[in-house]
Order: sequence, then C-alpha cells, then structure tokens
Amino acid sequence: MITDARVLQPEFVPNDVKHRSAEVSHLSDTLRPIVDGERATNSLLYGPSGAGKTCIAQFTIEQLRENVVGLNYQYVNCWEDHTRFKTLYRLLDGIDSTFDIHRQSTPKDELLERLREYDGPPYVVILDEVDQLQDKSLLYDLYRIPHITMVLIANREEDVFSTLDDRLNSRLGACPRIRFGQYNISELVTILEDRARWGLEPDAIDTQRLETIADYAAGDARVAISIFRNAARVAQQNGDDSITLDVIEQVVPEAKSEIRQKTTDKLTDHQQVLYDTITEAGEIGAGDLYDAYCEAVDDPKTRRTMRNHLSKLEQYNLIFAKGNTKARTYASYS
DNA sequence: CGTCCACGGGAAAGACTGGTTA
DNA sequence: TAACCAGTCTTTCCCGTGGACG
Repeated sequence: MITDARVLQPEFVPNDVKHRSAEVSHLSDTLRPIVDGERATNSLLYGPSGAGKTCIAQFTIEQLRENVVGLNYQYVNCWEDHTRFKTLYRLLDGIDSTFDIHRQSTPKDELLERLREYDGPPYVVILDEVDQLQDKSLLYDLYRIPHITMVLIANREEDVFSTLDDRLNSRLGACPRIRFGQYNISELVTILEDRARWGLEPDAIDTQRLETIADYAAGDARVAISIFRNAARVAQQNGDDSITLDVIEQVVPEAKSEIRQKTTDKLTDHQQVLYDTITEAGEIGAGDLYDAYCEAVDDPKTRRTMRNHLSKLEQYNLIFAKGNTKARTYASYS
C-alpha cells in the first residue's frame, strides 16, 4: 500500500509547499540579495510547532540554490547541538572544514576563526530552535561574519530576544520576522492529500479520513503527518488495502506520544526520574520533589543540579512552573 | 515592620569523560 | 602507557526575592 515511505517521514521537504506562499516569498525576498552576490539580512521565523517553519526554511533555500551556483547551506538543530562548540562544529561541517578538528590540538576559538576565514560562496545557516542555544553570544559572533546569513527559527519570538544582551538585541532586533500561524483543518487536509498521492497507492485513503486525521492533529502538521504515517504503517502490516477509521483512532495516542517520546529520549536518567515524579504527582513543590527524587535514585545529585534539570525540562516544554519563589510548584503537560 | 528561610538562579571552581600526545 | 586536555556536567558559593510569622 505504501509506495514511497520517504514522503511519510517528518523531515521530508516537498517540491511544492501549500498555504505558505506569503511566508515563502517574504523569506525569499529577504534572501534575494544573495542572488546578486550581496549580503542578505538575517531573519527570524516564529510560530507554534508544526506550523511549517522548518519545512519552509529548507524549501526556500532549496529554491535559492537553483539560482545561486555553489550556495552553501546547513541546517542546525540547536536543541541537539545546544553548546557553542557543537553548533560551530556543525556549521563547519556544512562547508567541509571539520576534517582536522580535534579537541586536543585545536585552540579554543579555532572553530570560529575558521568560519571567519571561509571565503567560499555565500553560506546560509538555519538555526532551528535557536532559543535552546546555551551561549547566545555565538549569534553575535556569527552576526559579524559577513558571508554568513542566518535564518533563525523559534516558537516564540520573545524566547529569543528576552535572552539576548543589549548589543545583540539592537542588531538582531531589527531583522525581518516572519510569523507562522497554525494550519486549519482544510489546509492540513491538502497537505496530507499531497503525501497520500506521492506515497500511497491511489484510493488508500479518502478525504473524509484525512479530515479525521487533521481534526486529531489540532493544527499541528507534524502531528498530522505522524498520525498519517503510523496509520499507513499499521494498515500495511494488517494487509489492508486502505486506511480505515479504526486504524486512525488506534494510532492517534502513539503518534502523539511519539513526538513527546522524541523529547524524553534525550533526557538523562536523573532528568527522567524528575519528569516521572512530576507527572505522577500532578503538581508538586520543590522541597517534596527533591525528597521524592532522592528516594527514587541511588546517587542523588544536589538541589542546585535538580534546578538545572528542572529548567531544562521546562525549556523542553515537558513541565511548567507556577509561581515564582517559595510557593512555586511544578506540573507536567498531558 | 523586621526577621527568618526556602527557593531560584548567576558565577565560577571542580569533577568527569573520552580521545590525543609524548 | 601515563600525562594531558577540551568540552561538558556537577557542585559550591552566594545573593536577591517574597511569603510566613511573630
């Protein structure tokens, strides 16, 4: 039933994107100077998850590459590479300059220096989840490298700018910001229709079922595609020749938890214990939480480390904190 | 109103890890 | 093989905050 599994993958970037033409043209206008060999301004894409930010950034740059010979670009997920070193390393990787980098023999700021010395074609870098970047001064360093153009991506623009210092705010604060809203049901349906046409046999799924999926996804294209992919997989395993309503309803929970799972997989054991404890308790204060945590693990870390973990969990949108000082409590989503 | 104190979070020193070098 | 080192994680130290309590 599945004819092309690639188009069902979340990272698949289609040749043609739907419902985002305004955003695409805004971003490509911003990047246009590169076509004429001039310096383009940096930009920020922001909006809720599953609104198409990453997809549109990659799509637009792919388009740009058709017009600019040798244009280099690199996608960096600052969540996965949240330290200064890792982000820089990945940026150098995008221009194949990592071959002789060793921690030992490479002086401290050799990585940045090498980026500065790069004199190839223009270099467009996508910094996804840029609010997760540990050391924001890296943005300033990158800002000062003329041939690098940054496309920043975040959920909320204030997450980015509130953590920048003054000099960065005055520089990046003026950059074009492109807002992405949630998709509505019919937009999600057309997105899924394309994937169905490209990746499934004809008549494997009808519009009504796609609407059901879109409904469950609540505006999040990532969730929609995840439900879609899982439903197709289960239907194929069952030997069905089409995706039934039952199968869709069956995979909704696992599709949604799949996305959360991706997050919790990145947690350390100690962070996982904290997260589980909070989820179990529903809502818990810092003192009780630390006691429960010490009970649950053999070698508890200090309170300060727990606070570091908690703020990490909060950044990951796994938990949220209510109140500020003494009366603060932690609770988990879902 | 002043004191107390649990809490959050910045800064910096220290510990750990895994790969390099002599 | 042992000393070494950069990056990263953890701890220590510390200060500001704001609710509780007399």
